[in-house]
Amino acid sequence: MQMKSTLSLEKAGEHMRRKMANLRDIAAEQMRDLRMLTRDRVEVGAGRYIAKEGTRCGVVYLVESGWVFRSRTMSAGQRQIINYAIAGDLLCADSVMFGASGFDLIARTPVSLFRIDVPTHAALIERYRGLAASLAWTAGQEESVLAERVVSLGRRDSLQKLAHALCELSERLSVIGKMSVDIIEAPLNQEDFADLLGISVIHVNRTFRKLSEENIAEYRKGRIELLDRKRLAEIAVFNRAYLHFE
Amino acid sequence: MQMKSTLSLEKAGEHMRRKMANLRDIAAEQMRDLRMLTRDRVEVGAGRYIAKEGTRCGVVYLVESGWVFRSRTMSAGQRQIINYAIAGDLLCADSVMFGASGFDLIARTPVSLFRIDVPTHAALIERYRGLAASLAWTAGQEESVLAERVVSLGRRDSLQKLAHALCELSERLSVIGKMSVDIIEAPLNQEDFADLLGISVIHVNRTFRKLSEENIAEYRKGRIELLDRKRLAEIAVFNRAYLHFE
DNA sequence: CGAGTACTTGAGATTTATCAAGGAAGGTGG
DNA sequence: CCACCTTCCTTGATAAATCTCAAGTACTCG
Repeated sequence: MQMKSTLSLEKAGEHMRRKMANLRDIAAEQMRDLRMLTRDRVEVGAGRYIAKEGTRCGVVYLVESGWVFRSRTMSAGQRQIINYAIAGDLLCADSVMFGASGFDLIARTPVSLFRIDVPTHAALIERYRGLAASLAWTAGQEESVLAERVVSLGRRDSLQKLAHALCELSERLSVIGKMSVDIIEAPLNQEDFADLLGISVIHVNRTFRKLSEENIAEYRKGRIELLDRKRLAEIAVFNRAYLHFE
Repeated sequence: MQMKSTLSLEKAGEHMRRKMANLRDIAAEQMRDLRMLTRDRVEVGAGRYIAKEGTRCGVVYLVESGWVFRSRTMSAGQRQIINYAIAGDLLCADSVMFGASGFDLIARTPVSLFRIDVPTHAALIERYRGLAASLAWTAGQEESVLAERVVSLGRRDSLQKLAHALCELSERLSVIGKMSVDIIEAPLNQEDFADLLGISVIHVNRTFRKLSEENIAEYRKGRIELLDRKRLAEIAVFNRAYLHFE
């Protein structure tokens, strides 16, 4: 690996660690493991698959930059986005345990990844405790995020769903220093929001309009301005605890 | 602990291991850790809270018998069931990582639990690798189940949702030997199904009627007879891979 | 027998989806 | 620089799914 890559790995690792505030004690170990096991950097073009549903995977990636969707496409063609990954997130964290991915991983933008060659689970626990801890943290946090997503999809109406998603985006981008004041810069078009929230594109549009009519948030081509975060959080009944940041 | 408890722990541990087929190599270690760390057995009455949203928890439970719901109750009173736990499932597996539970854990029936005093994460990895592996497996599997739940809630209609839930119930009960041929015996009334599927009670009722009109499944007070599993699985487009059994 | 719980059914309201069409923005080749 | 194309956003009208309200029924338990 060249210098430039190494520096970027440090940065991605830093993003990762900033989320995992409650793992501070093994941060150094974690970083050492990352350096040890990171083989190469992978660039993936926008729209390309990183993993396909049902495919064996057996590798973990650390996102350096770009956006990745984990999604399922139904036989009738509808898509459900399960989660999105951004800088500092791990992909396929569960492949250590299960080998195969149950869902598609698709690059939404050009993506830069560090490939981490994870050894067997036993070796991982024995020799790479820092990474083992990160993987466990990631699995736990992702589970928590998905639980909140289940609540959203099951029991919030479209306005609350959208408001909640915007609050979450804002928090997750903040942690990696990608939140310019009150502007969410995300490569999500309205169709992406539809597939994340489990509603139709047209309804996403109308819901955004509702937010904009009330001067709460404004959608402009993958750039969302939050005009009134307080009301947004009220609508969503947002409680950031489930993200387990800090 | 008395003999009776010990025997029951063996049985619960066996249920647990049967799910984790891909962890066979550390099964013995896992069982030893369980015996080591299991302090006492806790009985919880139907309807009682095992953990409350936002409460510190810091303890893991292994379910010996009974049904537990992980759920969230919204300010307007609606409830969303995120997942259910049955014999052999671990509760609060993520509390090792995060300490606090983000959701309510409520006993749906009288429940018998083994309390497992989990040491710090570091000690866990160092000295109790079997349990560490189980916890990692559980976190990963739960994540996978929740991802599938997100898909259901987001992109399946009520008939598909119900069919999918019935297929999942059948699989999960089978693994712990609780599936009499084609009869799902579960303490779920129609309101529970509503809160699991994110729809209204009345609509659950109508959806069950639809299944019954077509001789696919029959609901009778917490006892569901599967008359045509093939068609049920077709409706749900069910693929058991996400459960990661065997 | 009465009370409570859960299930069932109908009717009308609401939310959300679908269909159809038009408009803005950005890129490309001429 | 313009004409054209594509992608995405926007809007209206209508349809479908689902919810809510209201009421009635079955069953269980004391």
